[in-house]
Amino acid sequence: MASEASFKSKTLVTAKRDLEIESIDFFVRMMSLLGLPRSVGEIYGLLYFSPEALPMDQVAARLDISIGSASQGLKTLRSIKAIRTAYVPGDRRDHYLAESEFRRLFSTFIQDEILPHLESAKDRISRMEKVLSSECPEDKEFYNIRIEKLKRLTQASGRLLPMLAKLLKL
Amino acid sequence: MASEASFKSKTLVTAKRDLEIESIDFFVRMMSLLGLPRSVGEIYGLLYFSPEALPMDQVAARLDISIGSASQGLKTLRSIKAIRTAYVPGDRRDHYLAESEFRRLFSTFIQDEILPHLESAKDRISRMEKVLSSECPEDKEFYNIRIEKLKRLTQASGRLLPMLAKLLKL
DNA sequence: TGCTAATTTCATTTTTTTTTGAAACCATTG
DNA sequence: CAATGGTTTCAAAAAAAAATGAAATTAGCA
Repeated sequence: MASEASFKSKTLVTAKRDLEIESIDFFVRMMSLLGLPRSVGEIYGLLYFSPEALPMDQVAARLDISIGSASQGLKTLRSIKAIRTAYVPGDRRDHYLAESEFRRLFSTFIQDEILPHLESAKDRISRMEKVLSSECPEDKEFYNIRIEKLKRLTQASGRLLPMLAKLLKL
Repeated sequence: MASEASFKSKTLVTAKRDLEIESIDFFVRMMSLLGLPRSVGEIYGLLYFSPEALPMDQVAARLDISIGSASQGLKTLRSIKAIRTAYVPGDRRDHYLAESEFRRLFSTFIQDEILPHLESAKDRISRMEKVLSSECPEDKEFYNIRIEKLKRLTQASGRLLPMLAKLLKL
């Protein structure tokens, strides 16, 4: 009886571990697509397939990373709203849960990482136009066309991306 | 007269240089958003605002980077169809022009960098489902929901991204 | 075919990014 | 309010990514 029970729980544990590993793998890749470091993907992957909220030290222990990394990574994930804290009675530690609706995650990413760049792009383009009109160099036509294209691109993205962000948030 | 002419050409040259620098700056940021190295952005930025096609050695010289970097960077840009070669009579060297329709560039990027990941994601999800059904662990409901969400995400992206890619190509 | 300019490749170096771990900092609790 | 457990910070170490430059390769020309 005892041996059968322990055998059962063994396979159960390894099954959970397998899912965890696939999940970590999955999100490490996905996050690195967004330019986020490996450890951030690992943490999110672990939390994503964890039925219970986990405290920082457990995250570090299970992933075998330093508490410094864990702290940094959780901070990053918090900042993009990819995780949230859950209150656990009788425990001082903060516990973390993955925010499973990561369409929102993309939305936050667009807002925080892409849109600011777009703004500075617009500034740069006006500087270009100023240089072009004041200095009036040869090949003006060529430069004009190029600047126009840049303008159209940024304008189009400036309209499209916020829409996309809003859509993802719903 | 001579001094006036040289003064004129001086400002003309610096105006061009200013545009070039803004352009390089612009594309360095844009490319790094796509995870491409600085040198690749520099090269594209230079070519984008160059009325004439440039050979590799000029690219390297103007940007003050090694010919190794230039070669690598041009290779990358060629592979994502961001530049093309132009034949220049009486010159052995390959000359490069920026492909100014970079909506296409994004399209190529989606096809080459994002979609392959999506494929492997689908494989990973079927592995997860297999583990879950065969091992039948506790918290099955929780895991099921998570896997479903992953599935929906990849399916949605799998439909959306190719459409987007097609749209950008037009 | 041999010569040379142009280009690619790749081992090494440099730079940048990420991780670590220990010290500083907080916040709870006895 | 001291002690302790939890968390953050940050200088230093490690790892990863990118750039260099010289040797190898390729391709055009005489």
